[in-house]
Amino acid sequence: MSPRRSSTEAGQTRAAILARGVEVASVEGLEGLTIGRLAADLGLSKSGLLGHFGSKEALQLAVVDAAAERFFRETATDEVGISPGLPRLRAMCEAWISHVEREVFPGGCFFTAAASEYDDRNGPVRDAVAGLVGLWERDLRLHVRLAVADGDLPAGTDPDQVVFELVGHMLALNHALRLHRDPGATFRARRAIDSRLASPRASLPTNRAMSPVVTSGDHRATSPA
Amino acid sequence: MSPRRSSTEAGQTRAAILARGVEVASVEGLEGLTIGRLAADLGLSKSGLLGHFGSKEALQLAVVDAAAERFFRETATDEVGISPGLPRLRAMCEAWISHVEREVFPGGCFFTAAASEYDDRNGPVRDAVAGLVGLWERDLRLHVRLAVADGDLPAGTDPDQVVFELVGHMLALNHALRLHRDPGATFRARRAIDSRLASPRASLPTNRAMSPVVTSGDHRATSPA
DNA sequence: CCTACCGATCGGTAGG
DNA sequence: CCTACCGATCGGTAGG
Repeated sequence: MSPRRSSTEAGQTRAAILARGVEVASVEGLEGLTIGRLAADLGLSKSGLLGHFGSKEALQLAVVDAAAERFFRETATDEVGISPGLPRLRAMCEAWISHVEREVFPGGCFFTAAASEYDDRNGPVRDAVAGLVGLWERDLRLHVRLAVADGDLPAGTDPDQVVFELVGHMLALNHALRLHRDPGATFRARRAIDSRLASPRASLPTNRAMSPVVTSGDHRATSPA
Repeated sequence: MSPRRSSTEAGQTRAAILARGVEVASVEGLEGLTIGRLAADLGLSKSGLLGHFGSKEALQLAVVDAAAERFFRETATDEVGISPGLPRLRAMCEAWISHVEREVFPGGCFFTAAASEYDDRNGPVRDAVAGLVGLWERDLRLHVRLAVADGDLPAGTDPDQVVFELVGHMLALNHALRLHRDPGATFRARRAIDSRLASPRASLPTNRAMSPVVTSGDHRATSPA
């Protein structure tokens, strides 16, 4: 009694499949996301669901993309007037913490779970996950560089080192929250990130008073290390 | 032509199953470890393999225990004359780095993968994984406390905070190594750990000269915060 | 979007 | 430790 829907209805169905798929995959993994289970959750037949994607792998890729869209929307910090460089870096970290704290994905960070599940495999799903995680880390690195150029992080700071450590604090938070169910870890993550990003001028008030306040978007490095 | 082996032969078979099971699970996950595949790898029948454990869950628990035995053997630092406190803490971190660098488990850190796979589930496998990870972190925390008591870390240091950050650096290393296949991360992990554990007296040589060298096992905290 | 089906594989059992 | 089997579920297809 429900065959051949219109294309707008089909689009809604597809969106519903992806929304549910992201939820299920964040908890059970992208491999644990089975077509039959997902179809049953949504009151569809398996072939009805599969018709939207063609194969399980295509479904997984669509779910990864939908999760990325959600993640970047929830952690967006570029539309709220936050200056590039250290302020944006702090805001990105805080947005990440917030998104696991609010359980935007019911299983914690979607990409932490997907990365761990696929990091030892090959193929399009692994590539998609690695690429999207790389985008996030590249953005962090950009703002570390700007922070150094602004003098908000010490000259000579290695951006890759800072990103490595910030990502570590995020992974540690997801780990403590999900495995140990320890909400106190949220405080520790914020503290770790704050101390890693502590401004060198915070303890040098004379220098701080002389440094220009950054409000514009002009961020050409004047003296990179 | 190979029924009813002796009990020593059965023990060897069981050990071979577990050794292979740990390898497979570290790459494919504990759920991806299927009885049929494992039996085929070892030239056994499914029921022959299952006879050693009784159920898949029992097999998974035995594999987790075997992985723990392996992990704690590979990261053991208590038999080589390394003093408790900061030296042991450093040695534990270095042993952890080394075990992922050497690929003791073909998929990187077994417990990082297992934790991520099971952290949103309930049941004995999750409990076993969480308990074993907790043991490792508890041991780290013990030596952080001793390091503080020895004056090798600043008085007032929060042990949970230090363990959180050290675990983060380990997770970040596993992440970079497995997902991004970036061997340079090993250097960054060592650097991050070194700077987190930098002795406060290293930059205060006058104090350092006055502090006793720790070689004994007597580690009662004299002035905890 | 459905029903009806496919071969393959899953965990597990019976019986020896 | 084996063969022989079980029902359930997997991803996927045919045909409408």
